[in-house]
Amino acid sequence: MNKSSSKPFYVDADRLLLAVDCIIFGFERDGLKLLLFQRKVAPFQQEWSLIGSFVKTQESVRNAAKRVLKIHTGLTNVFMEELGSYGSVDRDPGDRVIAIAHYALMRLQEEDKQIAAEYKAQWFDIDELPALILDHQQMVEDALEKLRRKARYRPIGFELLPEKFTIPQLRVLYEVIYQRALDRRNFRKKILSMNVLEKLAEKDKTSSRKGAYLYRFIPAKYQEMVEKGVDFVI
Amino acid sequence: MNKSSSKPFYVDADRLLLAVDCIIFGFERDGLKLLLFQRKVAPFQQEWSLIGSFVKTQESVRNAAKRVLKIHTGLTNVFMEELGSYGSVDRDPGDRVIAIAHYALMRLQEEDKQIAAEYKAQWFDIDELPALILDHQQMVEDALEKLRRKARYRPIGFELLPEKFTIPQLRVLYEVIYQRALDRRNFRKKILSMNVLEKLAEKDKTSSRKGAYLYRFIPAKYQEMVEKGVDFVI
DNA sequence: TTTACAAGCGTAAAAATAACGCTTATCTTT
DNA sequence: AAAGATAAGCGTTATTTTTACGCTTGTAAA
Repeated sequence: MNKSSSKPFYVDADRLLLAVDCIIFGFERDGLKLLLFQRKVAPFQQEWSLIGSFVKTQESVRNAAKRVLKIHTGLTNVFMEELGSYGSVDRDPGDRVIAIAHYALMRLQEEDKQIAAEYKAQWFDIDELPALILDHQQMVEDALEKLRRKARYRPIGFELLPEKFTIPQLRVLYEVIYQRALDRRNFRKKILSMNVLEKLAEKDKTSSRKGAYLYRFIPAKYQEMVEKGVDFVI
Repeated sequence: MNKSSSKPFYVDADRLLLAVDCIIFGFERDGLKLLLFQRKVAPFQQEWSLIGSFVKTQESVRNAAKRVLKIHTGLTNVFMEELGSYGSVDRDPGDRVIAIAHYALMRLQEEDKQIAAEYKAQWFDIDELPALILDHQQMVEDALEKLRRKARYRPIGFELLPEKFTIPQLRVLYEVIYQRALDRRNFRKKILSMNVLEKLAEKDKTSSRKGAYLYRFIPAKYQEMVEKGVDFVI
């Protein structure tokens, strides 16, 4: 297919470069991480950067973001959402490029760290990021703010847990996102009062001698929460 | 300047059409309105549509949205915020076009209705919209949801009031946004407890015989609210 | 003068949040 | 085998916030 359109409409409009950039957050017990890459192309070759790609004529913006994520992490079923556009004229000295930033959330496991290494990528602690190219630092700040805000009215954090999880695990997750301690007992009460969790018979003993009961989300209730936007201020 | 870039980077990337579309909400005592236009160009000529424009190489995305707003309403100082991108491949049969939707909020006055008429535009009651082209209906729904959600943690509604306003006016505004009645007395209590309002000596008597005191936002406090994201659930 | 009505003021009940003590299960140490 | 340590789990109470709603006030119209 031709690079310039063969269709008869809109012939006078400018054609621009459109990119997607991904802010990939990783969740670990000791805090939030961010996946950064050493840029392969000029300008700013070798510098730390978010990962991105140009959007192709024959793919949707969302699919472009998914493609980027898959290519650079191997993952496909990750929570990802649009953050917004970064569209100032001079944001990229290489050319006029409009970026549509997306942020993704994943649970970090050992395997992911290996994958990262293969791609010259590295997980950084969220408070210890290196200098980033272009407006990527701004994107990260915006994504963090959006993530925290979103966590208050969407059960967003749940995306980061395995199918079976304990209440303390869920709490730690919110502590990491909100960056503050939550009362163990009040958290339990609040979350249970929502009636979205199903208690299982098994216990997880990896983090305490006593062991904590495993739970699972009740899909219907969980879906309800997503749609109605339950208040998750904890 | 050349339409295709003269810069040496990113030469292999596709160049796309990028548009901004504006969802323009108008606030009136009896409800929210939406400004719609009869499209001037093919395809879908003469059909009802949001207003938009292609983004030019030499303008930022945000400025493109501002330009659209100014050209079609004459207004410049209007609250406007990005809603998100609409980037599926086949959303516009005219060509591959990615749209970045923006929503704007304005207080509706008589003069605005006249302006609208000049541009073959029309204010519609939000519950009585005509069929819209492309994915514009979806954009409107998304914008409404975002507006309502946003109103809960940002003093967004304040953008819609004149400098001096009464508490009942502010309440009606939130009633219109939330689409439900708010208790007169509780609203007053809550809003006053936030300490963002300065009571003036004057009264506004246009909507009651007794008259309601006029208030003004205390700029510093207001700014604080915007930044900290005060909870505005009423 | 009376009436009508939105504005404004206050109180009390109910619900949600926050603070925190105590018990339990199980592993580790003595 | 007993004691100690620790995270999990259960419960109580105080505080704050939200909700419901009665009553008074000022002013124009009847």
